[in-house]
Amino acid sequence: MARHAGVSPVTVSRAIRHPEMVSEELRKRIDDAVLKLNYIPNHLASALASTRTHIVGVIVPSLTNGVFDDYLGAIQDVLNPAGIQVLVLNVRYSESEEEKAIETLMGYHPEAMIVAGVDQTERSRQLLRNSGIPVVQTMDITESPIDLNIGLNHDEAGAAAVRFLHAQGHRRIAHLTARADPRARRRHAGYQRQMDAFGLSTKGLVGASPRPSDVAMGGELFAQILADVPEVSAVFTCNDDLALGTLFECQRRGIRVPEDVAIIGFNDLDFCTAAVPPLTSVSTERREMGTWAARSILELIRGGGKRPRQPTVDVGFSIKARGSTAAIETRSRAKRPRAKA
Amino acid sequence: MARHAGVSPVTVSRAIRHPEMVSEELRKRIDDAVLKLNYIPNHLASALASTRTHIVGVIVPSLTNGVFDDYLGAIQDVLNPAGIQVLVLNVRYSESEEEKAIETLMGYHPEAMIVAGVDQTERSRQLLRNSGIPVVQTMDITESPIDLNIGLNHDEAGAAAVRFLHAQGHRRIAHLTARADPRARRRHAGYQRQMDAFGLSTKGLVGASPRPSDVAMGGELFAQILADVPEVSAVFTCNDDLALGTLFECQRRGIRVPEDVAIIGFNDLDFCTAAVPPLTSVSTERREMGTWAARSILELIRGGGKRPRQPTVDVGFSIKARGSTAAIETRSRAKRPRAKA
DNA sequence: GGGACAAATGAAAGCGCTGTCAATCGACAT
DNA sequence: ATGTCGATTGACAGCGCTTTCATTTGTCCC
Repeated sequence: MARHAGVSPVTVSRAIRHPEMVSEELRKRIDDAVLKLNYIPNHLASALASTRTHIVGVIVPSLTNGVFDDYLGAIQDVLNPAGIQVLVLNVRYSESEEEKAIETLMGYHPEAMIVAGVDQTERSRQLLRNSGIPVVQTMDITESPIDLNIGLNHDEAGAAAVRFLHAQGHRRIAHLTARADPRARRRHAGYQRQMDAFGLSTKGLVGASPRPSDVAMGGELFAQILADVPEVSAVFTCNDDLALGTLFECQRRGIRVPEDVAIIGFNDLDFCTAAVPPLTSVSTERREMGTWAARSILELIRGGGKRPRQPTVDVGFSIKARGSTAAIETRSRAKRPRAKA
Repeated sequence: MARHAGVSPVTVSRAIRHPEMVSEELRKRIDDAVLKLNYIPNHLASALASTRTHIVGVIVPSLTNGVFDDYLGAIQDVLNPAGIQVLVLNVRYSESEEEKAIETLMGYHPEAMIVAGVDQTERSRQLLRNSGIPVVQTMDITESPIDLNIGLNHDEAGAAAVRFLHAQGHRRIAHLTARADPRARRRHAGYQRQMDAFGLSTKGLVGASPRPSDVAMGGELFAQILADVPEVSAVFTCNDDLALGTLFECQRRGIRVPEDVAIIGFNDLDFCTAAVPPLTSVSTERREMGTWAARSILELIRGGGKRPRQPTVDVGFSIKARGSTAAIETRSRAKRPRAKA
């Protein structure tokens, strides 16, 4: 490449990385050669020599559900224009895969890491801390972040969902949960805590599955609840897929939503507004978390080490009340039509 | 690291890459030091020196929809155990982003590339070809693959959906399509071709939007069709999200599915079986395409260059007939109940 | 016992690039 | 004319690892 343009390798490097340092004539000659030869600098060599990899590692627990889509998009939208490449590894909700992924990523010497959740294994935390690079934990909040932390209180969100339903008059409130990742477990704990605080029993009202959640599972879990506690009047699901499945199960059985059973999901994915009735859901600030994480990293990388004033941010959540929940009408409760199954 | 274990750097390298070449004693000492120091080899240096990066680049047009999930999962399941790291770049259905992504990935010197679709720009194709590494194009099929190709005929799939509905007695068959990526366009073309072949007009029966599809859009597009052609009796959508949105729109208006309107989606995502009624959909072999692509690459990398006998594979598709479609009953057609909107 | 050989380790070189510093050149001021 | 300065360019070294080849040591055999 350098030979083809009749200049030294250093000049090629400069023409590409710092064009203003090279005379117009040479820059032109080099640009031509680049195009002609389809030259693409070897990122490995460049990173090795400069000790700047322009890589940020991101670990997500899943790609299946729409949740991590906005989040990843937001991260890319901030980092890519800054010339930073995002390496995404999907660890499928597995702690051991996460450890491996962190090790792998560290081998690429990223300039920062963004991980989902705050429940890394001890070894994972150690690797992250030892790396000396900025680490952002997202999606959840903790008292003892590795470094930076933005998220929301899932326990509180679970409790809030229960309070929301309780305020509408519901007492038999079920909870459906699948593949209990730590955040879903916290939402479950919040549900349980609030039910306890209200003096309400949850016996037979919790449906859980170890399998990854999907829409069909929502129906299955709700069917189990119905078998145990036919009087169930509201369902809080740990995500929107299960909520949709529950809605379908109700349709299948001729159970009216929200008159007979109220449904509230979690995440507020796009299909919530489109459903019939539209699904009430606990909405989370996924884009904001991604954006904040990426921006903080950019500041740290550029600013050279001064931490933002606030290492932990609670973005909160909000309940989007829609047609799948409504204040209970006591009279209509008795004569609920129950289809055969 | 080498110093800490009291050996030379070469020996450390060997203890990690080719443990059998190092005596048990030294191996032990090095392993200890690795653990103690949390040593992780610098992948950049390793790749640069060995000219083996153990990277395979994968380009996907989207992560939003569930489609690329199984596909990516399948690729990882084959490649990761073989010690190969998969770098995934999401190009959001943009040709220019795809070009950039290919350039970026080439800078990492992957040992192979897997790209979705067969419609790369000329520059993209050139980059891929010049790279000299195996390239697999997936999801679609072409007469002139860059290298290897596995996919299905989308034009044929679109036509098959129309034939399926036609055989059930439908004549006014609508098509909904969003963000027309090349494959969706081919499905649309197949729809049009088959409608023409049947001598059926598609006037007012095609709903298209340039925005990325989501469930809500399915409802909106279908509403437009209804306004134009109230007699529409069946809808073929370019993906399952739009199908679900159409189903919801029908529910909202009191239109019975499949009695008044039949719906057939595309991809056969998991929620199709859970919906009420379950959605008929054209099912595609996403896992198989990923697996085949990954396996072929593994053979080429290991086997050292001999191409598999068959460079192009058509995995076909199949129509999963479910409750959202049914043979038309002519008598019920007339008195369809039409809600206000 | 000496030579042939295998096993284990290290020394040297280099992967393709970039940071640093030195060299060159013309412009400009004195 | 001489020295000074800024703008360009190149030489050199080295990033952390691996490949290749040489060296050392121990083993075996006639």
